[in-house]
Amino acid sequence: MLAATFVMQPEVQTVSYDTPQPRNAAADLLARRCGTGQLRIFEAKDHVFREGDPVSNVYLVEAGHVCIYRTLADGRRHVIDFAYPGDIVGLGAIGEHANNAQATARSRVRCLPIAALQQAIREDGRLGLKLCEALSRELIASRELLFTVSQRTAGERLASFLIGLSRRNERNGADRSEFVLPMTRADIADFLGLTIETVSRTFTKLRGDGMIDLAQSVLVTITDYDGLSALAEGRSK
Amino acid sequence: MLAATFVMQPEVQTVSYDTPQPRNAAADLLARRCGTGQLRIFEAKDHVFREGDPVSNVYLVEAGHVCIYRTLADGRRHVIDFAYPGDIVGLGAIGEHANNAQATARSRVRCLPIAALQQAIREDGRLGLKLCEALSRELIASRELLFTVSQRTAGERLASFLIGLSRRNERNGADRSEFVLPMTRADIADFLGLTIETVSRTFTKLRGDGMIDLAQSVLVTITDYDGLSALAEGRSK
DNA sequence: CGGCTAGTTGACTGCCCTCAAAGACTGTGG
DNA sequence: CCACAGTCTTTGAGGGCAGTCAACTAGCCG
Repeated sequence: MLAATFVMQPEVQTVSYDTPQPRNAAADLLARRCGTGQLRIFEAKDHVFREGDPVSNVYLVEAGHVCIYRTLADGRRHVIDFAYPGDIVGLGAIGEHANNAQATARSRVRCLPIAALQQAIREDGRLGLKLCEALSRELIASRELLFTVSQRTAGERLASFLIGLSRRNERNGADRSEFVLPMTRADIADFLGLTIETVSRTFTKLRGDGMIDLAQSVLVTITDYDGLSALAEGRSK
Repeated sequence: MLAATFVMQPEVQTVSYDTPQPRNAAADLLARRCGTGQLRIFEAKDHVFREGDPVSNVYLVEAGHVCIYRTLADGRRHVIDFAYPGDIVGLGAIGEHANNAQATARSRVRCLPIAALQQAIREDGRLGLKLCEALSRELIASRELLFTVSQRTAGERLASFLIGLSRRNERNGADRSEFVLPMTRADIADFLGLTIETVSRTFTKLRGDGMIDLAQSVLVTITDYDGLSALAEGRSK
């Protein structure tokens, strides 16, 4: 029995060494094979699903943002991933969910029945292959983050995170140098393996170094893309 | 195009919250579908494959130990995983390998042609599903390690690592409290996101605390399993 | 014996965590 | 409109864990 709950993304999300990827063929194929599915709206802080919930659907994020996390025995929280429009959430979980999926903002989500998905995989080997590929990308992203978190400083981690968001925006045709953070400092901290205070201090430091500007705490303007990029990839210092 | 090189394991390897899993159904199925394959022997430090090598085979480790790692622009090394007998290495890579696979000791490896694997997946959706499940477990392990590395102290990380090895041994019918480390301190350090010195110091500290004994640097005897286990799972202190 | 590699130990530094308090923003009720 | 509470964020002071640099030990093989 599987217990993973992961996000299948159009592209590798976690920065640094990612290369442009084609749009999510697996997601497209999935949507076609499984029908259109039911649309649901989640308000900020609503949970799409929780740990222990039986797996009934796979969720395609159409608008908004979803934070995938799990909580530990001691109450600590580990943010596994953020899902953006176009991402699929909850795939890979058979039986019950091991993670929580919580909207960080008002989100529109399409629900695809899991039974239909499984049947489709059994019937069409190509779909299975596509899902394997999507999973592989997810695994690469996870290992990329693993390296980032285990080897890099707070500044490099945050730079890496911001450059990742920037690239995602750019691929979606939005501004690469100005965007709104769809998550809190706590979310970022739990994602990057830092504390809220360190995240905040590091934002301040990046601003002081002229890398970014912060008109509001959630509005990031990258003022030195090359510098930030170099920091993210460990090319600076 | 995929670039992942991952290890498909019989069970979740990375400690702490893993539960016993059945033997690797995917690996069995794979071996049956793809024929027996060619046997090769790798001496210690030999590479099974390197970054950039074209993907021609998937490798089933029959004896010995293989270290999966990648090197970074600045020369640093990131150990992604260790493969043990029964594990499959190199699956998920289509095109060329993104990682290196190096035998840490004399190893016997069975080579399964990748073309046969892909064909088998296309023909048999169940195999694709099995591989998805294996990938999901791999992803869970990766995220488990991510949490361990991002949130835990050196002592907890090493305890977690040792308990993982211990459980693996136990599942294979070997002694759970005494085993030989098949990798160097450097390998462990690059896996856990620590330095060689810290790994060494932490071994010394665990010995001082009566958790383990080290007759030789590679021979670990767990003298306080419950204590070490508690440390690994963050239940101590 | 000398050279090489792997591992251990020590001294020191520094990054990030912890604890604490104050500021910024939002929504609610008077 | 303001007061207030609650949440999120920022900033400060201090301490601890792990990294860095360096020296030494232990095997192993020529």
